[in-house]
Amino acid sequence: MASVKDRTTKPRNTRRERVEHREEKILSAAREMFNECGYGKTTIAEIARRSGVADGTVYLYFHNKEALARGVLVHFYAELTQAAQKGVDALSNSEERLRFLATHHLQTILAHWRLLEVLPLTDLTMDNYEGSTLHQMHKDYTAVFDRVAKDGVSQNILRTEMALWVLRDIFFGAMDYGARTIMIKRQNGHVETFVDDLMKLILAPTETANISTPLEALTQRMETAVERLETATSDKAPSMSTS
Amino acid sequence: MASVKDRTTKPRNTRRERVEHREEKILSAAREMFNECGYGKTTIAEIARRSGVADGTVYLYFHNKEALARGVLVHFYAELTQAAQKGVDALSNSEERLRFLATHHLQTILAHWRLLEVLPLTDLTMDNYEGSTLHQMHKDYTAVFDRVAKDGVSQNILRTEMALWVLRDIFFGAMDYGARTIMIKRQNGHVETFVDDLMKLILAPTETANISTPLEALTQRMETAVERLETATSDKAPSMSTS
DNA sequence: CATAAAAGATGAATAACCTTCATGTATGGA
DNA sequence: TCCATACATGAAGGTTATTCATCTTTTATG
Repeated sequence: MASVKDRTTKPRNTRRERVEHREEKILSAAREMFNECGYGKTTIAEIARRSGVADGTVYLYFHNKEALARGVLVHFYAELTQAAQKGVDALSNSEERLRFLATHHLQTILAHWRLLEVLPLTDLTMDNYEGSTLHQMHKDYTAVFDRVAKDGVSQNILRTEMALWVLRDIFFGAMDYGARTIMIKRQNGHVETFVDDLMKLILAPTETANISTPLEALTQRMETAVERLETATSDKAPSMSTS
Repeated sequence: MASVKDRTTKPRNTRRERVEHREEKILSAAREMFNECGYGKTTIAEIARRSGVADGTVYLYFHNKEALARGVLVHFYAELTQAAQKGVDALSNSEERLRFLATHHLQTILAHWRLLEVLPLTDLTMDNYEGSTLHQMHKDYTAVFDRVAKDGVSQNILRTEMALWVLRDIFFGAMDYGARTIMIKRQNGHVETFVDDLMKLILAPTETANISTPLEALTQRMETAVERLETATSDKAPSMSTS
């Protein structure tokens, strides 16, 4: 089982190392291409060329194009999770942590949306999705949120009226959707607005700043209206025909 | 311009009618297939077979496979919008309307998720998405929500701390995401839970019930003014057609 | 060191599929 | 009746994913 190394060091040349290095090359070339061209316009031939192997070699490492895409996404999620956890660990209170997670997620999506569009194509139909590596990766990622959210709940910082899984879906779903809007608006400044508003929504109303007075509510409506005016230039009015 | 009909009625046989009927056949066959098999596994040959035409004929009606997919989605959104508006019109208060919109959206997604996964594939990259027919369809659909939400805001039923576009993205985004979770859980009963929780989140705390003070009227006047300004500013409509 | 077995890599061949186009056919007016 | 036009066809062409017989490199063994 355990292979003994020769006295002569071959630092980069064990079989295993070479194979792993090759797999990484293929993966990174694939990721590059998927992110540039999307799934359909990415060709195995070009991936092979960029990673310096023959076409057939790709199939020694990945069963097919879809499996390759899955491999890329698994790596992506691993990085995402790691960065998220690291950021969370560097902060001390739940609200800041949630805000960080939101901003980090939104910005990452914005930077990699084309890669993420590959996700539905990986032919993980509902039958084989559960239990797949990709599903596990996704769960690992959202688990970072879950832990922070549970802390938030126990500290009465988060709203508690809803199930955790619902809150999680609202959190991530809202951002996936919001990212598209922000891209269409072509104004990355909206990231902050979006995160702020999302946080307002999920955080528990604070006692002190709580407004029971109708006046405060009205004032807020006015402020919102003014905000609408500010963004009116970049936002087009929805036109609708009643038919 | 106006073609005069022959004295002899040919009820189903004008050239135009036949062509339109054929287009519908192709569209419905395509929709069926996309919904069954997804984009990648759907073949033009099979669509042609199911609609009783030759392969090449499909290309007389749609520029290519992607355009066909877009056509299917445009039809889908048209139906969705119509059903949403109809349901809203049948109800009388904003909260019920929002709840209906949520339930309707969630259930429709659950029934057609495979078709909707085709959306990212239609190669409407961000460059040509804005102004496309599909974008317009999407805007028409969300406009139904926008109108209801505006009503809700003016009645102090909805939370007002956030911009409307953010609220919209949270609303739809949360459901798109939630649909996947519900499918994985394989329990459609969760639809109601999800909608309930989502509603709790976006509805204003019930303490601040309706206030019929003069201030309310003033605020409404201001909001109306802002709306006028909004529509006035955004009359720079760059219309582009993508097909 | 020689040699064989195993593992890894190759790229031409195959198959599937989208798309085009030269050819054929129906339609509707003159 | 006849022609111009619009419409339909399906075989052929081009692109790509995928396979596999063959070749090369590596490792284990005497």
